[in-house]
Amino acid sequence: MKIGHDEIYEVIARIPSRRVATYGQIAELAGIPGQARRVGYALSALAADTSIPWHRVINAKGMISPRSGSGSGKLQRLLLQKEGIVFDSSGRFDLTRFQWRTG
DNA sequence: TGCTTGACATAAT
DNA sequence: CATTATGCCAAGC
Repeated sequence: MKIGHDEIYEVIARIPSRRVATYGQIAELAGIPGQARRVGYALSALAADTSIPWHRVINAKGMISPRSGSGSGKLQRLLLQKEGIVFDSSGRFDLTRFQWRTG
């Protein structure tokens, strides 16, 4: 079974509301542990009108990924706040409270 | 079909 | 905390 973008989208689509997941976590759930780069690259290929909750995907530091440009980062933060995620003064939030737990 | 590119993670410096 | 180096591999050209 080869993993491509589609499998990554499937996993991200399963992220419950008011929860977030790291790239590494998604990669693991998608069957490609350690390949966090695949996740990020898959998201980069997403369209602006996609149905994938890409805003629930963050890096291992519990922060919004510093993608190219800065306007999109603001959007992601707004979308997360609308779901109940509360950001720290450092632009982070408690992964222990908001990270998606599959257990 | 061979090379370059990446919304990352981890460790070392 | 910022920078550098390495792992890993599909997508795009």
